[in-house]
Amino acid sequence: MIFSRAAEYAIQAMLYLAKWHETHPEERYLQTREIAEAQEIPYYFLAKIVQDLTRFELLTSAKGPQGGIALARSPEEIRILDIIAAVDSTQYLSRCVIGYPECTPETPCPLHYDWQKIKTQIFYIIEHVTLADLIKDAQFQNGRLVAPLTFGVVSVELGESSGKS
Amino acid sequence: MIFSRAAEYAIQAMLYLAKWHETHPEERYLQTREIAEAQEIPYYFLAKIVQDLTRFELLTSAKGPQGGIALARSPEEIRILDIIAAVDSTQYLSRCVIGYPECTPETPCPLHYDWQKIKTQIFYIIEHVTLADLIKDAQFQNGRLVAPLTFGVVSVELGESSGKS
DNA sequence: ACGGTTTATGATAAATTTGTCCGAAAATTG
DNA sequence: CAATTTTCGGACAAATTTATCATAAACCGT
Repeated sequence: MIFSRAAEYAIQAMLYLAKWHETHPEERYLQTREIAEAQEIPYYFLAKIVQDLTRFELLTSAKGPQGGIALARSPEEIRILDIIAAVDSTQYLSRCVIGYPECTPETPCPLHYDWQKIKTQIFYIIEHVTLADLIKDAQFQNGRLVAPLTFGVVSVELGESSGKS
Repeated sequence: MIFSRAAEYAIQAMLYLAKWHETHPEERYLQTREIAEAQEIPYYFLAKIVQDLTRFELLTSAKGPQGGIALARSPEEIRILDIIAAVDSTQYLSRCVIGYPECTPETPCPLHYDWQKIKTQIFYIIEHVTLADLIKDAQFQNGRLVAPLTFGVVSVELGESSGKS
């Protein structure tokens, strides 16, 4: 919707890695291939993306047997924005929503104010939400992380208990 | 940031046309070339986009001298969503923000709830805001529509009066 | 040292989006 | 009817994004 495929895959992989790290504290490296297969991401493409993430020092990598990739910092210290910045240009985040080249507070496009509220919230999220926030209470399901049905609304609609007491 | 170039150009052109229509009620058609030049949109590209818009009956067109394009409905009846739907696929509007194929209320991705608020607002805007809303009080400046500095915050910062009483 | 494993890199290909061109069709004017 | 003007349609080209591959480099266990 808003991020590039590459950024989506990057976030997916980082999430996977963070959660795996939490449940396997003894093992250092996870292999790119495993992440790609678990989340059905094209392996070669993900391998490229992983290189970017390593260059930006969000991941560390080790070649050879027992090698692979691992988070370079703790999940609390990795924000969505960090991941996007490593993979996308991020210029598009400040781009005018209808593409006016001179859309500024002094000469705002007709949608400027309406959109600014949305933009502010997007920025808030990508700047504040960390991997730690996202993996908290989430669980693997078919190789992907699924958030808990926190608000109960859905379970009521489904007529089922969420199983999380 | 979120729309394709084509969608951005489409909105720009529709805005231009709506405002022009308001100030030149006597003239029926405006030429694609004029819009393209005024807003510095690649003409041939805009011409293609205009074709889509006419196919979706947002525009009517007439060939030959004194021909051109015109809004097919009144600006009150044309929403942002209508324009986007004519040129983009709009599937991306419902796409999971991190690209999970099965991101539903039952199996939400970790960002699902945070993002849902944003999505709701985006939908609200594109479904409710019409061309009439956008051209209201906006004025042409260098061929593009500029919104009034409604809230005064900016003019205070600039140390100038907005000139709008 | 060697063979197998895994990431790193650069080249390339496919797909999509963006942008351009040209000839036709249709309408207006004279 | 002829000339001009404009949209229409298909084809094409360029740029970007997405995806794949082959080979090199690093590492490990034996």
